[in-house]
Amino acid sequence: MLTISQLAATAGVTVRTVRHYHQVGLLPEPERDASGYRRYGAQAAVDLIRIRTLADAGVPLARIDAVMHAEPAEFAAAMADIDGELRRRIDQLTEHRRRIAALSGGERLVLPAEVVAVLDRMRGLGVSERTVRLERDARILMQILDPGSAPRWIRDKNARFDDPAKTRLYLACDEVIDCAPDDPRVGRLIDELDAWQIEHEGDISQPELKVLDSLIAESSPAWQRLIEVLNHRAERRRTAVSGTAARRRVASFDP
Amino acid sequence: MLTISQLAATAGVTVRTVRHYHQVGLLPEPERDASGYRRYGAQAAVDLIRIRTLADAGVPLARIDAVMHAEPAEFAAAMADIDGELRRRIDQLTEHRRRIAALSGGERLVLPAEVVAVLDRMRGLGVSERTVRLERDARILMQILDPGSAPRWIRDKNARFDDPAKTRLYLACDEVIDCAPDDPRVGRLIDELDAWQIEHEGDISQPELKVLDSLIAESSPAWQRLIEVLNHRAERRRTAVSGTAARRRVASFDP
DNA sequence: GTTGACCCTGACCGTGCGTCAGGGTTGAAG
DNA sequence: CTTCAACCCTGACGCACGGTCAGGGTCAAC
Repeated sequence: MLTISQLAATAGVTVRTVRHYHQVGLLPEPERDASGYRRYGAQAAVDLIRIRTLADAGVPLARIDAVMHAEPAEFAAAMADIDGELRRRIDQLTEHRRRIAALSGGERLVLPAEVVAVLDRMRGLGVSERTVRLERDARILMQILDPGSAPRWIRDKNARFDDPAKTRLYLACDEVIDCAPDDPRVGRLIDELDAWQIEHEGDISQPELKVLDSLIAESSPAWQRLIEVLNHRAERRRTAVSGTAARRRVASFDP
Repeated sequence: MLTISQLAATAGVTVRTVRHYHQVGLLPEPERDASGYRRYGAQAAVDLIRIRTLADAGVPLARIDAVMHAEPAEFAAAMADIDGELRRRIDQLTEHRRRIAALSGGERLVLPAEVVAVLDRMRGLGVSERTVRLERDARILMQILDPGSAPRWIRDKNARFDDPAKTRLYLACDEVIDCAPDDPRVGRLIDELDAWQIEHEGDISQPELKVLDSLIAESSPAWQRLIEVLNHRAERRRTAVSGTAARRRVASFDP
């Protein structure tokens, strides 16, 4: 007769594993001796080895019992099924590896290389890291909300930074990021931007902008005021012309 | 502001997943509104998307926080590490598939094809399925206890079944498997076997036989008696000659 | 008698959520 | 004003396969 540790050693598993198989009913509980110890016969060793043979091949414990007592035909079917599952799992892990490999650099984490290049250009122009991060996060969001928007964004950004006047405005915005909303510099900047916006009315006004406005507002109270005032003025200009159809931007993303 | 289901939809995950990330501290808990609902800003959406990007690439949740805030150098190291883990896992599953493929037929489950061939020969000779199973289980055990023993077993078995007299004895043993131990047929068989054994004294007597004896005894009381009596007689013959050195077989495997 | 090696049961841990239970909130429709 | 669907909340169990205590008996040898 074998003790549990002898049995376990015979099959090359741990004592815990044997007890686990008892618990899930895979291996029947043997007789106990006078002191309550489990005592195993040779048949138990055979059973355990057969169980391990299947388990080592990746058969889930829950299916081992059925598989062991199956007729050859269903046995083969079960094996094919399990093999299919293993293959799917491998494919999935392979896909994971592919993605891991693609995630080499930092911002490359989520964004295509061309977008990262623009962000780096901004850094080179002296834009604060904080604002660069904000632009990055905005891109991350837009990639989800409107995956086709990247090329246009890249074009627009590059065009802006090719133009010294616009670049100056952008950097000015960057500088007031930490100002209080009522700082006079913010007021002056609003006027400048408003003048610029009048020239470019209608360029961009998709509903997704709501989320971006929100993102910007979250990161700087000064910018929040800036956006609010600009939207308000723009709306007044629009209602003065069309009457309706323009309530959206302002009511947009408020709590 | 976004509700939890809107946030989840934005990132393409379930509500449960978002709450799980809160629970494990991967995503900070947002503010609550008057009725206790979570309210998310756009930054949360960005964070969640970044988390999912890593999770979808197979980065364990427990490591995502560290990976996201790592410097490029450690980031690369972590990724390499994770990739190695994925590769190991894939190798393991591939090994599982290999074994699954090897487990085509029933008894092939554990035994080499040559052994299965002998078992099939026994079936062809009219040996009961029960005895064939017993032989199979004995082989399974021996494969663990003495992996090199298969060729000899195959040779011995085939030699036995090539000899009609020995085959007859074997089949006779098979027939009494379900007899009571005191059945007269068992007694007669014992005499026959004893006579045969005298001719072949010393052929086999390794210690591993203990386990096999035990396996046999477990499966049939008649065989148990058969083995006991034969061992007893053999021992008497041996002590009559050598005096000591033979207590082993009998005391062997009793509880 | 004491020491070290075994044995017992019971229970928690980790992975990444799915799912159920039991109960509040909201917003639109009747 | 009620009702109904569709949300929201917390808390807890489940899964696969054991690892790893905790707390306490037993056996064999010295």
